[in-house]
Amino acid sequence: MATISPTNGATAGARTSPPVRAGRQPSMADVAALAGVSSQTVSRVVNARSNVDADTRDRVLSAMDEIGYRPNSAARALKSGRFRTIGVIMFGLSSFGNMRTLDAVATAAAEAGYSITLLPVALPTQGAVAGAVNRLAEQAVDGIVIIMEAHILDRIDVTVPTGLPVVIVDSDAGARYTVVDTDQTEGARLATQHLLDLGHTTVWHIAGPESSFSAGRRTASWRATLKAAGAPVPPVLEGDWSAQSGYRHGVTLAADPTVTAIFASNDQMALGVMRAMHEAGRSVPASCSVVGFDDMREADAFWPPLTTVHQDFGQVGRLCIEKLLRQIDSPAAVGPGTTIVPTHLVVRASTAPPPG
Amino acid sequence: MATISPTNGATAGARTSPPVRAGRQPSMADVAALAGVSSQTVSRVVNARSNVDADTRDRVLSAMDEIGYRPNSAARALKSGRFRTIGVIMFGLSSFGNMRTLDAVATAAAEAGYSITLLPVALPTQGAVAGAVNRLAEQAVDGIVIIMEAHILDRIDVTVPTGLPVVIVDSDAGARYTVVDTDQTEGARLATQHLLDLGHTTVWHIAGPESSFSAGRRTASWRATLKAAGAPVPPVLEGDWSAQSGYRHGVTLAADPTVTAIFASNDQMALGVMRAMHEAGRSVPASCSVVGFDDMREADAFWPPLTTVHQDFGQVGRLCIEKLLRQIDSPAAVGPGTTIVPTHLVVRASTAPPPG
DNA sequence: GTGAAAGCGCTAACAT
DNA sequence: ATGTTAGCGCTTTCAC
Repeated sequence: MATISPTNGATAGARTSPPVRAGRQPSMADVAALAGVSSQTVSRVVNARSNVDADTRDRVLSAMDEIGYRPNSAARALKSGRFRTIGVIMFGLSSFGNMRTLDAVATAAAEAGYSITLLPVALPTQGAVAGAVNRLAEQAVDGIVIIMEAHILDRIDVTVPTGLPVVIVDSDAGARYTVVDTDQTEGARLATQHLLDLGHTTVWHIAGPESSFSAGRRTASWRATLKAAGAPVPPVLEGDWSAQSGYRHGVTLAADPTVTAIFASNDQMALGVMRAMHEAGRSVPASCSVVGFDDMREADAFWPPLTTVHQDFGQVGRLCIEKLLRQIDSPAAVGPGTTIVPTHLVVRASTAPPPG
Repeated sequence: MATISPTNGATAGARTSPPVRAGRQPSMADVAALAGVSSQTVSRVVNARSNVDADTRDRVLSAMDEIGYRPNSAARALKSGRFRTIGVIMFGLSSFGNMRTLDAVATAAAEAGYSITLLPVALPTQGAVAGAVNRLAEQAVDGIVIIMEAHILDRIDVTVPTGLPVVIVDSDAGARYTVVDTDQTEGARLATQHLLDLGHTTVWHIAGPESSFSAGRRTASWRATLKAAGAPVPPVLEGDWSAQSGYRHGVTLAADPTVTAIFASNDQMALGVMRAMHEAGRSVPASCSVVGFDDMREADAFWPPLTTVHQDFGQVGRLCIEKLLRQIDSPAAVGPGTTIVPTHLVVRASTAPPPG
């Protein structure tokens, strides 16, 4: 709460002529000199230690105020070996789920007094991740969160420096790392079963990209649910998460009147499917039901409002930080393992019994 | 691979031994000892100085490799006074435009060899921003980007420490700071004029929150465009950027058959308006035209595909870093001022001439 | 081409 | 309650 008085640099320089050299941030030594104490005493004041005389503290505080002193975190980090910073490596910054997760991670970190160093990687390749991890290892971080749904992460063990705590979101590396993931399997099962329960003979599926671990699990669960119900399993249509890819597959599906139920692996692709249905003159849900995955904020404003699987990205982000801080505080006490965040189905207006 | 002895809890707890930090990162001194050189020579190798014997360099390099040496950025920063890090303060992490801007900022920074320290603030209040700036100003960053569309930023001058370069996105503080902004005025004019040109007698407007600087400019430009055309100016309907708020106003507007053209201040609110129109049985665009703002990725998959104003968030982010790095490199040479990134109208299927 | 010394700003440990 | 000393890991300066 350092309210800065309207002293600009020039004025301050004129008032305290001797010790303050221009162009350098004032150090503890400067404060100490001005207050007539040792820099150790300044350190005690800054760190709110109790053993400082009230009178002395006031003198130090006003000296700090006068020359605009701010602690140097680099020096502090050098001394303590702690940076109070967490590195986040992520691919696909602008995907809905990732940004919600990042938001929660950053907020939870801030609450714990940590900063976030963000390192987006352009491609989810082994090399890109390795480079990012290396950069972070040189950078001042106490731990790393990796948000990148890709099989690649099975092998990042070769790149993570010894002793640097890591938490991974959305991966199957739980055998070696601390992993936080949402319950993709249950979510996809709920979506598929919901459509079967409505009376559809089968459910078509627009999957995410093959490289995505989440997408793979949703697809596997969709297939297993159909099989368990004795329903035929249509061929998988692979999209790339974009509404455009959903639209392209939707055009094909809309032309087939036997298609009455579609489960898209995210909300954007579901949106694209619905657009294709509208254009083909097929009503959703009267002629064809559609279910998405994610429950993005706009999903209930789609036309029709989208039935979808809700993911609690906020909880995922919070858990990441919680697990990571635990590792940072006691590196030996925490083993690898996967934490699953539940999903649930949100039924809106895009699903109904099949026509006829 | 690093020289970590298998410390169990009990051994580590024994307090006779000095505080040996297991997992300590190897230092230059370690590398130097192993390679049989001085740490200064290691420093030269790390910094790729020319005056090192090829033979010596190889020995040092393999020693670095063997013990997994990584430079300590805190020490380097302490010595150099540079952090190669840029702080980003933002409110509304999960809004579409902010996220895209952040993505571009982070990518551009990474390309320039800078890291991003992200500080989301929960509320766009003066106090929150001041706290964030103060945290960043503890010399952990070389410059700050503030992404926060709010009038608050008119007054942040009291909180930014002298000499720390700052670039602000989306603000009217251009008189005192370096500001990068999109051409809100032109965008809103294009949207409004497009509807007038189609033959609508007037255009209704769903504005963003009053606190938003961008929203204010879009509203002002909408009003000015109507007045310039001699069209009546309907009352402003204020939303909060969410699709839900757009929907609520949409319900009201849909009930009024004289409403034939609506300009929403972002795409989400436009989506909500269209949902309300659909529910009321009014066709978009046959019965009522809708225009948005932002051109979010999904806009062309809305039903109907949304006519909207495209903002180049990527360019905004890139410019932020460019301007900031210039300030960092030569603090005195750069004055305040605003850089405007053009917007343009993307005409899709949600606009048409008025009915009848 | 290489090394020794000093010091960046801070704090833990030990004086006083 | 306050001061002194030493050193975190690195780089700059100056010796050799």
